[in-house]
Amino acid sequence: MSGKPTLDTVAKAAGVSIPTVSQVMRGAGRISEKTRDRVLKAAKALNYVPDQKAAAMRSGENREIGLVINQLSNPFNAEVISGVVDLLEAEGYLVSILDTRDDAERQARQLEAFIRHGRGGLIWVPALDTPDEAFDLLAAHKIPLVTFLRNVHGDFDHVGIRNADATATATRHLLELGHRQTAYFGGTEMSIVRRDRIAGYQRTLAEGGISNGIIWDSEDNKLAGLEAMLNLLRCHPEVTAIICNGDVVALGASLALQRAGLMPGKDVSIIGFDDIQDAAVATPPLTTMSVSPHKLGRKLAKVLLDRIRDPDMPISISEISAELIIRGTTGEPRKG
Amino acid sequence: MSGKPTLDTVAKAAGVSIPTVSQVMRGAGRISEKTRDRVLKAAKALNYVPDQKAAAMRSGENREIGLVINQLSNPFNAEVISGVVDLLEAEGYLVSILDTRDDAERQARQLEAFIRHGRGGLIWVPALDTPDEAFDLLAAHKIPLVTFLRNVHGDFDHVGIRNADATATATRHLLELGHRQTAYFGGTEMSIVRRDRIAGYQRTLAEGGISNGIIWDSEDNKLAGLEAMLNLLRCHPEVTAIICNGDVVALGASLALQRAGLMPGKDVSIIGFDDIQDAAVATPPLTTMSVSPHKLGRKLAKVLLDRIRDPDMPISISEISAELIIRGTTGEPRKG
DNA sequence: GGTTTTCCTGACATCGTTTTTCCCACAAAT
DNA sequence: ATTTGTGGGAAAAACGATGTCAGGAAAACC
Repeated sequence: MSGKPTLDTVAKAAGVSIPTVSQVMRGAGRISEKTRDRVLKAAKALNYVPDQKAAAMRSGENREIGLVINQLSNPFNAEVISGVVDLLEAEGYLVSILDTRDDAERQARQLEAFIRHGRGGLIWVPALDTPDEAFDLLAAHKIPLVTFLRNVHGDFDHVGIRNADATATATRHLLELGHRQTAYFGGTEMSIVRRDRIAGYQRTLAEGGISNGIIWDSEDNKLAGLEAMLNLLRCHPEVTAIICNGDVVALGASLALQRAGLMPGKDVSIIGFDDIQDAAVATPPLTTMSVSPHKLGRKLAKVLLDRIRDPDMPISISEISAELIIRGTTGEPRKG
Repeated sequence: MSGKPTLDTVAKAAGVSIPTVSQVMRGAGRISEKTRDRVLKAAKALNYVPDQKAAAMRSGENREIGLVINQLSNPFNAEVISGVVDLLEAEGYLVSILDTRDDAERQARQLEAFIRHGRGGLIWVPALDTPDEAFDLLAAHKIPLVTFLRNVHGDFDHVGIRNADATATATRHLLELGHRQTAYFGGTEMSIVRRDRIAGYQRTLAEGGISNGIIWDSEDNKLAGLEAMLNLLRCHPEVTAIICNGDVVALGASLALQRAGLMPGKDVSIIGFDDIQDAAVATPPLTTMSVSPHKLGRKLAKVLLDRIRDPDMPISISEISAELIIRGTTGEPRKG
């Protein structure tokens, strides 16, 4: 009646000692069939639920893991998350998600709270401008940690995308179609991811004997992509193809072309990145670099579990390849 | 060196007693400037972070709140979340997000874990087919709770949208334009939200002397919306306007029209719901019912905080109005 | 000088678990 | 009958904080 039932309440009701109840609840130790039944019945009758905070405090184990991500509203991330959650929840973990919105200060507060609450593991896309102290703090507290997408530090497990190879593939596709005037489109900050992608782009251009690759910034949403593309068209009307930092800006760029009376895939070719659901549905459907988000998610979960189970394992770096999906926004360059 | 620093570690390092350190860390009690400095310096040097699990256990207060939502990948939800988080984090709470994907079983597991971990509050969009036991469980554990969007139970604080009024407004707009053959488009299950919206739609049709409103199902994503619309066109070519259950399916429907060689806003009018970012950017831009997601988020946070502070408060039900944003997908019905 | 503040210590008790140790009874073995 | 073993359970000590209460030393007041 008064207050939550605890081990003590159940123990008294079942006429046994506290440790006995504890053992029954966990299915540990040696307990006779008879008392087990009695305890379970009492627990059910009292509506007893164990207090994980107390358990975690005593045992030092915490089956809550955090997923700290830079942009919750990105559909690609949402799909990765569902992959992570599927696997970890099956193993009895509770996964809770935090959104930093790429704000290093907010992230710092969240990570500190995370540590205070003593979570058992972390999957993390470090925000832009994440200071080294953030990594030091996590390392000092020995939190099992996998970084995702942005391998900005190097001393931790990591799961990411083979970014340079992906944009190299994309660039090669454009070169083979005959494009000579191209741009890398999207992103603003020089994150590791964008740097690698641009590197792959430029390396491949160079291999093709081309030296005039343009880099064109845009915030990572559709509206910004649209406006940035209109600007690009004004400033560099000679460009016949762009490789985008993500599908969202790519779709914005595609809209911009159509608004300017141009045809994506005919007048200007576009290659996206991520293969979000909208990419296939858009008009025209978007050619893009595809990585399976669900696969990424499962890999992330597996790496984290391994790290939790054996903290002394050597560091694992996994990079997943992206695949070129040719749809309707790439074609031969326009004549003239 | 060995193990995490605790109050004891810090106390010894600073040459003071444990209660003193505790008071300094919490900013409570009367502590002289001098010893406060000494303690803080020692804490910093040792990289001390208080253990919230222990604190929560002792004090009975837990400043972690959970946000259990039915579809993380929906951009509207993502924006609501950011509103909630902004306000609650400012108050020192840690907000962690769980995604049920509208799966009542997954939700049951998550809620149970939630209770075991003794979270301090919950903002909840109940999954479809949520059984009453889920509510009973939360009530039994006296968890401060605000339901969101789906007011399926009635005995808890709630923040939602004036759904029936919104679709009534939308329907009136179509009637005024002269439409007589309309459909309610999108959604599959008869959730409270959809039921209310359909009720507003049908009531307004009836007021206009029209009785042949069609209800047309679709899963809640763009691709499904596209296909459902193609089917609708086949089965009911007489329809000249649709009111959608959400912008995502509305945009899918808009695509379908264009793919069928029809012009949204000329041949068939479309009204969406949510006013997500894509709505304004789409071609043609989507007429839609808009509610400010950030405002919803802040309201949610406020209601929850009030409930936490005074558990005996009378139940609060807030419904926020949606506003009709007229863009390019509505117009007079086609002739013939 | 005495009296009041101000600041701090020490020694518990408490939250609800887990874990280790220890004990008892009963059975099997000597 | 004494030893040895063993299954089943209890008692007590943690875990890391918060809170309380009695008291004491130093500084501040008149």
